[in-house]
Amino acid sequence: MGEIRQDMVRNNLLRLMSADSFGRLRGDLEWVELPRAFELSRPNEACPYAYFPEAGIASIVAKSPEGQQTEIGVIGRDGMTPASLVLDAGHDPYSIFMQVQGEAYRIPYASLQALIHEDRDLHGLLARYAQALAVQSAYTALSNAVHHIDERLARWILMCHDRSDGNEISLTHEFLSIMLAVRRPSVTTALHMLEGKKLIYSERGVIIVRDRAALEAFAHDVYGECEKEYERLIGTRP
Amino acid sequence: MGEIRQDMVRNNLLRLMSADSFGRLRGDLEWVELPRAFELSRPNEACPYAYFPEAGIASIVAKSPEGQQTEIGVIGRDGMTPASLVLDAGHDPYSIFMQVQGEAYRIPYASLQALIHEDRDLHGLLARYAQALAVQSAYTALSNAVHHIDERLARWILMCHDRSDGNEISLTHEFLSIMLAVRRPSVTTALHMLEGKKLIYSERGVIIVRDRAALEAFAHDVYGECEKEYERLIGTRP
DNA sequence: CTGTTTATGTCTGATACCGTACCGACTTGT
DNA sequence: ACAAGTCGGTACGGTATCAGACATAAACAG
Repeated sequence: MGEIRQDMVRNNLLRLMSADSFGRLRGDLEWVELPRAFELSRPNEACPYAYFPEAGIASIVAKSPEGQQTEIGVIGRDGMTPASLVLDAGHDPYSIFMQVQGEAYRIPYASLQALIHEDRDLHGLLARYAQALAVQSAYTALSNAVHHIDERLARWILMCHDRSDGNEISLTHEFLSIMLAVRRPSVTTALHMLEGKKLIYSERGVIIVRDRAALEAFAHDVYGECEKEYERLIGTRP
Repeated sequence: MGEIRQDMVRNNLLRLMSADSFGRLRGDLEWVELPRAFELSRPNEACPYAYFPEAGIASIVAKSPEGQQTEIGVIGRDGMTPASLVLDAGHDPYSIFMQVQGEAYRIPYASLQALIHEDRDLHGLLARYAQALAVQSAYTALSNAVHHIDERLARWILMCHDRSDGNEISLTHEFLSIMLAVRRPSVTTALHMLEGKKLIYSERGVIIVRDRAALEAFAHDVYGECEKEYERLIGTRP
């Protein structure tokens, strides 16, 4: 098997780290498929691997004691999981799982931990990513507090679109309703609203982005801040 | 002027760091008063000092382009500001300001930054605090999405109570309504509801915690998770 | 083709919360 | 003591969203 070439990977963090850093990681990286619902990390448990997604979308979900839950972050090939690795936390209270199937390079948790202790640049990059993710969850909090369902839905579609290859996003209303912590029929009506404005097209199990620019305009108050912050901290994606 | 003694400080992070770490910080620490509304950090600007509050409560607030805002984190003597310092972020998009006046030790941003680069233990402690704060904002997002105003208010009072000395918290309904991103009259009615259950007592400009245990019981689904996580990551407060 | 599952669309009534306005009560300054 | 400002209580109509149930429709499995 040939060695993994840095200029062939699609994960943004793997691309942006120095060639030296990548060189040290390379030997421990392993390619894996990530089917839908695959768990990348379980709440309050040490997780054996860190993942650098190459394709697909993962959700970070927080849960209350009574079982209410909502998504607080989205990870695609812009990031890695679990971000708490760089924060010395051991584990975190979230559930992280695949929402749109994909693939990733993974590396044993302890290996990556050891590497970042000796590589200040790499540590810095992942720390800045952790900050970008924290900002994402902060703006999710804001959005949950003040915005309407259709705007939050638009934000969510845009965030997934950013992390997808084409314009199609495969998932059900049921699933979306859990992510946004709203009723399933509310998702249906909100999608109809966006469809009525010709921003998206929606079929059984699929949402298709039809007019990205207009979608951004519609969501201008709810989408964009944390994306700007990501660019400042990490740099533009390919 | 005598040197600051570590066993006399009240800030939890300053107390919990090693004597060596504290020794290196000590020379740069400076005591300051923090009046209400004092800005500890401004959005998207480098901030000159890091603060370790000894008393009082600061809020981290995120704002949307149209000016909608909500609190995404609370900092008292359990923490420091800005937490993004340890994440190499330079600055962050939030506004951080005093909500209940107090005091703090402050240290030039660059000094602390330099110190944590050479002190792995100190870096680890502050990184874990950054994680604790991120968890706080994640649970705020959850709470904003699924809980009712009276529960969110109860959570908020508990979080402030944790960071206060007595049972009194001084602030106006107006202010609270901004923190929770609700109407001011909604705060009034929610407070009446908690008062009716004998959990608190409320006067012009003051909220008094009357029955902490019952308040926790009332807020059981909304308060507690991130507090547990703080204890795991940082350790019990004095 | 048929029955079963899964996903979506729709309805009805309830309710939590909003926007706005207004008024009284307390606080402060002169 | 009086005016001016601040803060809190209340009311009214409007609406976004909920809770739950039910009906269709597409996909799937035999």
